[in-house]
Amino acid sequence: MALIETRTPAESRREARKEQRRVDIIDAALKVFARDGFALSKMDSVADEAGISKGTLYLYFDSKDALFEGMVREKMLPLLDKLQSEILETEGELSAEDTLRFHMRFFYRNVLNTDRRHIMRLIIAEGPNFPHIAKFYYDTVLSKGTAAFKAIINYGIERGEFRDVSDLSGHGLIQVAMAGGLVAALWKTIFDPFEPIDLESYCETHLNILLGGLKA
Amino acid sequence: MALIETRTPAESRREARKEQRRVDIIDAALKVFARDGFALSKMDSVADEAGISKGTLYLYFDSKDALFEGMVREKMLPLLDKLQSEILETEGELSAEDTLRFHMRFFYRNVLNTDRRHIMRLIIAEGPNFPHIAKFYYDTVLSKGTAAFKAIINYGIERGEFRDVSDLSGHGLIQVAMAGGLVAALWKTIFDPFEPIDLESYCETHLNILLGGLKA
DNA sequence: ACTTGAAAACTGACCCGTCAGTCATATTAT
DNA sequence: ATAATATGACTGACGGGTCAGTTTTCAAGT
Repeated sequence: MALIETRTPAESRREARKEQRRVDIIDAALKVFARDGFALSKMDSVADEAGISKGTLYLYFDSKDALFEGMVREKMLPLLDKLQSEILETEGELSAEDTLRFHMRFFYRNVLNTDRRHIMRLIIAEGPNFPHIAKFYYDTVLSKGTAAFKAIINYGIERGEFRDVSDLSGHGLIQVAMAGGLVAALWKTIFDPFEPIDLESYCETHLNILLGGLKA
Repeated sequence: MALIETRTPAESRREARKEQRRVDIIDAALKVFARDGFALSKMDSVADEAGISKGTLYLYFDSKDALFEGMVREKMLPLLDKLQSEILETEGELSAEDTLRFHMRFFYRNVLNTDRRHIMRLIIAEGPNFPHIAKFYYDTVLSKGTAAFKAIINYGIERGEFRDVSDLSGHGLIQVAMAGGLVAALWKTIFDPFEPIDLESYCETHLNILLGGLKA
């Protein structure tokens, strides 16, 4: 603490503290919302988990809704940046098959095998009650994910690696291709106690079947 | 009403009325729960929708939880019977591919393209809060569905129609195979306003990719 | 360095609308 | 007549949101 204090001249200590609080609250919110679901989560629980009082919580977020929305935003945006940069790094070097494998594994590792997978469940659970969050999620996460997958598949078709499935593109091709991942996340959260799955080998199964269905 | 009243001797009118009430309540419950989600649904809304008072509702179901559980049971069990009988009818006549197509289309037609698809979303949304309902759903619906699909795939492997994917069986094969359908239902409920899908052609895409991945 | 005082940050008891569940009373069927 | 059904006003717990009061931070004055 003593070493890294000369950040910015004047107002900075307060600012840094404030920023840290924000992060703490977001983390607490994800934890509580993931555990209890939106409706059953109490603002008191989030405050406790973040180590602050309820009053302070309301200094950072105007309402429970705003907290939920803010949590989704701040947990998802960094991931998209990371995805974008990893895509740039590997551009043009790999076959379509390897590119697909690479992205699929990235998705499983950074979303499904993380706390973030609970966000997906929450969107599904609360989506109809929060149309603007569903829209936000679609715009920032899903549409970009589907666009990336579509690009890979088209690349594979161009190279002759994949058979020509372009006429399925507007009829659920991408949703079908990604579906395995979504179901893995949901299964892990809900049905794992009854029939556990191992995400690592599940991912390979998904790739196996999907590539089998795509390859020329 | 006047025509079909000579059912059973004495107490029967009351009994029939009671049974009809039960059905009305279940239908109302599905409608309201599907629209508002479990937590935001009010018992008053269900009562209104069923055309009875709240007090009467409590003569049929002890609590909101019991109503939810009862609704899931009574909406799902008839479907399973229907599935069972349709399976018996077509036994041994078809190739594995045709059997898979047949069952997939049954699933899309009788679950996904129906009010019942909301039940799946509700299970996902509320599963963690209702472990016994999640277990019930797994035991009565999922485990039977997965068993049926597994049987078809094994049948296809035996006949030489499908490549040998039996070592993937314990690693998510069935979940991957069915995932497209689940995602279709969720997408239709949540993201359809932003990017609509047509279930009919979506089903064909699902079959196309899945069979491509399975065939020898 | 050391007060000082005012603004910023924080607190938690309290307020108040909501809704699951109850029950005294009314209605209907036999 | 009377038992079975149905009703809806009522209760009490619960939790989102508020705010008067307390503590902390920090810059300006000495």
